[in-house]
Amino acid sequence: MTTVAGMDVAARSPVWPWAARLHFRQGEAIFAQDEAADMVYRLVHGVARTSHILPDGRRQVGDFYFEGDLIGIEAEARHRFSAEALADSEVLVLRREGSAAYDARMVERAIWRATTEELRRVQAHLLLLGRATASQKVAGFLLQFAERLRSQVVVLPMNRQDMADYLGLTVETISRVLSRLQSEGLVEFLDARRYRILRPRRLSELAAD
Amino acid sequence: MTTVAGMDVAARSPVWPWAARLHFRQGEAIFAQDEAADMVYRLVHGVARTSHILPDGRRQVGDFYFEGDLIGIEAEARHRFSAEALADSEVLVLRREGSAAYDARMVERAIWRATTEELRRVQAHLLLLGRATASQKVAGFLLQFAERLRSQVVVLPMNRQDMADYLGLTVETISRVLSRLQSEGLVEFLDARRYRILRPRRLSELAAD
DNA sequence: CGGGGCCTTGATGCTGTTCAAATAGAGTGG
DNA sequence: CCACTCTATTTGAACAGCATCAAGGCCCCG
Repeated sequence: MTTVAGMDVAARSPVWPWAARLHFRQGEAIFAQDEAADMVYRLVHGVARTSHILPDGRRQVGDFYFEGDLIGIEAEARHRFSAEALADSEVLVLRREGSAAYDARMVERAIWRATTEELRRVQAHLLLLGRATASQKVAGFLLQFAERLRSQVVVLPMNRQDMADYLGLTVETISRVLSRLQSEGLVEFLDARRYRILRPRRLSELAAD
Repeated sequence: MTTVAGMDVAARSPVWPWAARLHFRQGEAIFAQDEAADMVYRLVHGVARTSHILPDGRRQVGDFYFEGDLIGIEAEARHRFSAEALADSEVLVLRREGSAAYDARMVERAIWRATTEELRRVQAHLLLLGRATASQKVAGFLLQFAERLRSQVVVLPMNRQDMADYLGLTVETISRVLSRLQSEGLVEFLDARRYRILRPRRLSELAAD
């Protein structure tokens, strides 16, 4: 599904003009699991997902990333998660350290901010996964996304399989829960990817959060 | 269960001599959920656990901490997790920033190291929680602890309820899985808290890791 | 010796998975 | 624009694994 990336180092970024800018098509891998983690990737435009393949073949989705996010921040020498583009994306590639760039300190600070943000989000994800029921997980997921993309209609960048692997459930369960939430009038789905929250309060209670 | 801590600022630490040293008895709270997160806590001696109470009353255990670990590293202004002493413990309390101490930079670096370590461990925890079956979770847990406390006989500092809340299971399931692992000869329990891994390879396969 | 945690074991029910099939949607070429 | 194909999503039915409820055992400590 994810193919090797086309390495067209071309345009220049207004933020870090010296950084290499890469383009990834939908489904392409930005970096691989177990690859050396000496680079970080700034998502200039597009959407991405990180995931980890377990030895038994199952997949745990780590997180979803949007414009401006730094991807590939990890605590070890090698990437525990891989990253893939969920839509056509532009990415700035930055060397983590040892860069001779004049604004190396700025990069350092950006990495520090991104690390704490990453920690915050992994903790939130952990609490979602720890939830008791599938409904709690899905409700929490919908709320979390609505908050991140403040707008009336929320557009999901990922498919049901990604949601399932993010929440530790199956696509069938996701689908069933969404159908039930809709029939109960808590949310409304315009199509599989676009939804609107009709009763934030009750959805929040359901999420137990 | 957890009582308020006795605030006996007394002894001096060889590492950060200017830091306040507190003593906590087993079960006492080191800091509370939603408390301002302007301090970090260095565990000089003892064992501690962080946990988060969900609105529905359930509890998610965050992590377990040992001598030398920094506790209370979080990305937000308030603690998402509380911390409790699992055994009588000594703790150095450090102000996160704005400290006028002569080695403020050293503290900063320690916090940076602890943050990346925290991220690494939360990610590992996430992958454990994402595991499919109870056996995979418990096997992973036993391996993780054995690795952390390299020794023949591993002594667990927590009870079954803590394990259950860490893994998102019930005490009964924990107990059943442990019994089965033992009857299959993968591990041996000397008593409820002390175990030895008899077949690391097969336990590792079971954990799918 | 008795009380109270903590842990283990048993029986039953429910939730989510698995397997299977139908439906909807997107993309392609006529 | 329509027919066709391929994939994603939804829905259904049966099953499995974990939770729940309940009881009994173990161990520490008074």
